[in-house]
Amino acid sequence: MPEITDEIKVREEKLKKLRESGIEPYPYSYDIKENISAIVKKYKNKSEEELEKEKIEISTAGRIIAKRIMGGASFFHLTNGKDKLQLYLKKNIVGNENYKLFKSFDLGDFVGVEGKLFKTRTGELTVVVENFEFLSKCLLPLPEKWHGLQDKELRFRQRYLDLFINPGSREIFEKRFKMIREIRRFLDSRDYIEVETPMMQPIPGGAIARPFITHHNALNMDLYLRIAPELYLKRLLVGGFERVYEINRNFRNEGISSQHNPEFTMLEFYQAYSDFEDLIELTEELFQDLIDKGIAPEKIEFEGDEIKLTPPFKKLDFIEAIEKYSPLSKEEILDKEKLINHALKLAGEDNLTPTYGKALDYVFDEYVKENLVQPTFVMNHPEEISPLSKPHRKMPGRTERFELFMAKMELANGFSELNDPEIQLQRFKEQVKDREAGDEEAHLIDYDYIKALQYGMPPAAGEGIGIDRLTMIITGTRSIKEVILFPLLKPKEE
RNA sequence: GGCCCGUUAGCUCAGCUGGUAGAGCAUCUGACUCUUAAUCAGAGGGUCGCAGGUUCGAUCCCUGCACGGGUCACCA
Repeated sequence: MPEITDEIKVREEKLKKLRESGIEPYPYSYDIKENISAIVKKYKNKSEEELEKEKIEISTAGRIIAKRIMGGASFFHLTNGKDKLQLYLKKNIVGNENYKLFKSFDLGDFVGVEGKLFKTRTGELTVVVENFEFLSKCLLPLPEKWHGLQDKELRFRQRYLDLFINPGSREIFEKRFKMIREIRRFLDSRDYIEVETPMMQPIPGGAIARPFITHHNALNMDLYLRIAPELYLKRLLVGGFERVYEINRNFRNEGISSQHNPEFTMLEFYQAYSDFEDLIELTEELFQDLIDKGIAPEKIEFEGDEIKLTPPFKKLDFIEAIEKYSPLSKEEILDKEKLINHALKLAGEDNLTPTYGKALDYVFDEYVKENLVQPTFVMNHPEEISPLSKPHRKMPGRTERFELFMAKMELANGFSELNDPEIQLQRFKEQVKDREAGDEEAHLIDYDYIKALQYGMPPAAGEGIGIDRLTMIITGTRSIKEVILFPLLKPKEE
């Protein structure tokens, strides 16, 4: 509970007075004919004369966000969270008592109003209020109107305030959810169907990450919140779904940063009879589509650079990328022992599990990632870091895999799916060795998944796209907390 | 987890070498019938994040803690 300040006392007192004068401060409904955005959109370009002639009666509702009180007539602004509409209240129209009553309403209160539209001297669309009804009380004082709510901590903890006080914040989320809607439409139009797979899994698979553990009481068993839906979506390929996708949360029990939230939203999709090249093409089509639909811009600013989001994107071989941006030669990268030693020296002995996979990851992140500003597909990853990808048809030891990077972030990861159960089992076993070598994040063997593959999975390609990061890209935002409505924060003791 | 920075009125922020705090908005009272960051006159509002320490005296210096931000590490 907030500390009771004088202002809160005043507001509570006003609430009491409303009740005493027979006004229900929390009524059930109000008949709005149009919301504020609709009214503004429809009538803001009408001239003073047109409005005068047409005598447009409106009925709408919203939250009071500004008061300019004068002797016998006052102005208010009403907002629906997105747009605002000015109200003009005149003593000799609503009557003395009502005028006094309306003046006593606080910033943040909800009211419903009826009246005619007109334009003020300065040309602002305004309602002359004829009737009004109190709709809900705001008991706590609002942030300042001019600077809005600046404190990031308060913005995230009390996102509802951020959303209706700071227009930029609302715009980010509108964009996010429009983007998701368009992605669904894009995939639906390509004969995909959207599915749901378990969030609670007995064996967490499909990615390399530490899981959250939970417990089912009735079955007395531990379960893991999923780190990825991958292995379940591929079971659906076995089951005869040829094109499936899921947009949902993944959970990873790892650090929080400007690019990581413990729960984050992932799009994963799988397409039978296709390979990784097909999905690279599809990914580029998706970006083009988002640009065509006005959801993504053609370019964004990033640390003084300009990132072009229009495909085609650059392509870079994984090993050649390391060779290009690190002091290492190709031979040194491919020599497992040399690379592990190099990575260990770079990271410090205690900070890295000494496996080839970890060393590759480390070296890539260390040397390459920071150079990937423009959209770039990194391709043909080594088998050691791609346990679920199909071996490359032309490059031994490599897989048919790609990752899309931009703005120094990984945005997407896709590959031709490994559907040979024997090789898959072999890869899982190698992961177990990594786990024994100290890599806590290596995959566990999912025998049930192997069994599914033994029934036969069609050739297929699959991809995951980080929705939060994609939102960051299209809105030019640098922190993942800005694109997640309620990012995880530690509770604050009151 | 390491390092750096922040935490002062409801909100946005000042606060000098250490002498127990200010502004704007918001709130309250009064004036004002086209204002729009309305204006004008007045008023109230603070455990200076929390706990210790140094000092005659701490918002200020020191230590610890909490929360947040940045960065590095972990991590796709």
